[in-house]
Amino acid sequence: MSKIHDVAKRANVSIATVSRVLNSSDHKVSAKTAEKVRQAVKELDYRPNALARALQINKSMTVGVIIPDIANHYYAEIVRGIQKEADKEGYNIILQNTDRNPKRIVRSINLLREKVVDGIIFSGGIISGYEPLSVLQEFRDRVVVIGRHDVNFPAIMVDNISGASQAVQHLIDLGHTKIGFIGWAINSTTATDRLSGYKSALAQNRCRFDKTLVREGKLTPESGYAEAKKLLSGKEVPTAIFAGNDQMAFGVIHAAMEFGLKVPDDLAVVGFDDIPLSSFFVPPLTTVEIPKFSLGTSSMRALMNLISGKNTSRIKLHKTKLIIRKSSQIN
Amino acid sequence: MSKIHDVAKRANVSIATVSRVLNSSDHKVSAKTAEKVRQAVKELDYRPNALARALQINKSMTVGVIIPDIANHYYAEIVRGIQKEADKEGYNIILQNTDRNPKRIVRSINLLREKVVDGIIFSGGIISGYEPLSVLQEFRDRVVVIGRHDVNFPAIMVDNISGASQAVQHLIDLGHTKIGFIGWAINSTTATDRLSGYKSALAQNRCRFDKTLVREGKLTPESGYAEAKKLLSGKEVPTAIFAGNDQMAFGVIHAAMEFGLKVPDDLAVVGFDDIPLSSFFVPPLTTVEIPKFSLGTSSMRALMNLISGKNTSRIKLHKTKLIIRKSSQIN
DNA sequence: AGAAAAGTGGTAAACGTTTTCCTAAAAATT
DNA sequence: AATTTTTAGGAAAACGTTTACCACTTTTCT
Repeated sequence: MSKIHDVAKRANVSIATVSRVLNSSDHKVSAKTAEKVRQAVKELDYRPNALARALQINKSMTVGVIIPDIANHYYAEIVRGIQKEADKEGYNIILQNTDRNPKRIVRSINLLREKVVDGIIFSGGIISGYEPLSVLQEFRDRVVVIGRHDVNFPAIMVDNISGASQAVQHLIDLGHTKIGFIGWAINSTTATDRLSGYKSALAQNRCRFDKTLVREGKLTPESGYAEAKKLLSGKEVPTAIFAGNDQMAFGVIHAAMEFGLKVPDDLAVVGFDDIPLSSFFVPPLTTVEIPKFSLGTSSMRALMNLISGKNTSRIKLHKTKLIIRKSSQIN
Repeated sequence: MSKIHDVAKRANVSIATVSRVLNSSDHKVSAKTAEKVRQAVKELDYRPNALARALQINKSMTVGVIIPDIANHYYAEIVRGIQKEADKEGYNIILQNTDRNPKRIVRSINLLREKVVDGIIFSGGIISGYEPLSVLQEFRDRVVVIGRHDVNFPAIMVDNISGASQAVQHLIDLGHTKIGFIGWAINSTTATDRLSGYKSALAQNRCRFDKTLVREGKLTPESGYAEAKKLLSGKEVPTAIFAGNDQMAFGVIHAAMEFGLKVPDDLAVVGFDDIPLSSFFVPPLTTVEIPKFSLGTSSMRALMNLISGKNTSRIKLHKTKLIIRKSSQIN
């Protein structure tokens, strides 16, 4: 691994000159010397040591990305978006999986601090307590958060309220009045927003809100299955169920089959997220698509703006899109 | 952000002493001074600058991970495994998504070279041409490859042959003799290995190999659907189909429904991979589970061995596991 | 008691860059 | 032709660590 010194020696110039050529500094160097240097660089296949560079200029061209679970398609897509955008400007990303474990979140942040990242994108889901956040504070103006606005950082948000509202409106348009909703943990803003959207669509159409039609589960097919069974064996049986995410929706469909109900004829089902298999489920699932990739690019762009001192808008809201498939609509 | 100098000043010692306390070096420092230092560190919330450290000791505690697509569950799980293992020893990972684009692979490697990573885990899928590999050569003894052994690096492999063979054996045990196979690109070792496993199981049971029952598609539900339709409308209609991966298997089930065939009664279907939704598909899919997470931990462990000079076995083969669900077995 | 060894601390030289000064030559101005 | 300005290059000081080397005490050994 050759160093700038080697290049300098080979080109018969000082290391300062080499550096200047490579960084196209405003300190001029003659075309001839520049060429000599470039030649030497090529011959030695020289690559500057980014560590030394980062140490000197106090900029590592690296950002940290903190997420709960990379195996979750939602976060994976976000990371993909971040990558794509980071790539454009030569940034690299250091990934941190936290499994939603507060201790690991703190650890991650501290690690990133040591590694001297230029900024952090945080998409941690629920943060219980405030320790992680206070640690984040040290990064102040170099943090972007995805999915929460209850915190003093620029935030990239999903319009869950209108997304859910759209979905329910769709069911109402199809003639449904008894629409079930399966949500999850009420300490998640995402969950409460989707519930709000559900309620608001009902209200706007003067449908009665029946709280026995609302259940709280977990974000898994198993849970969707279990909660759907409860709804379907309740007193008021819904003709449509809006599940808090696609995984739950799959569970709902499963339960429907067990009850001998055909989807969508006897029970319409709508999910949320549009995970990859939704389109190929049997029946294909009507769902609300989240622009995950855009959340990624958008957050990275916001972070880069922050880093370079440009100010970004406090909150950027991303719209969702209703994708109508067979699980809600008869033929 | 306080530096080692600040700590030294506060504790009334030299920076050398601070460093020695923090790195528990073999150069001793008295318990009393050590305590002074630790106190100062705590008071200032000092964190050593990993960049400066890396530059000095020539070890960045960072490894590069090159994969085609983080949004693919297979790779996401691998990354999760890598993370988990890396975390144990304080390593961080820099992620590189290549979209299987050779140019980006080269770019990624060079970038990692600049960032002075301690090693690289490469799981690139098919590499067309050799440029990327030759660039990798520079890392010589600090590279681990996942999923290919045709290259001179330590490799973490999946036993696709026996995995496929197990799956087909299972179908044979159920009484099937006309078993279709949908594979994909023959320039992928994974694809050819699964085909080999298919053939070998047939041979072991003295079943005739009928090449009209073998088709080549792509790794998507759409393709599985299309190829299954061809198989089901062929001259020899299979009573079971072994799809090269789960996504294709979903397509196969879809096609079966369109042909009015019940799964598994009229057509047994087996996939490969065990992606998250396979268990909750309707019907739940019999499939061959790949220990993706283990591939990750295993590769990271191998890499860390390599880095620390221990030698690793050239190839580590991971066994798969047949998971029997409803899509193959009539209760 | 004297010498050797062990314990404890500091100074300064690395690690590989970028960048601030300087300086010398060349070009432009008077 | 003398002066100023511009251009082009080098020397050396940073960036924040680790560690080799040195020096002074204290302990241990003969």
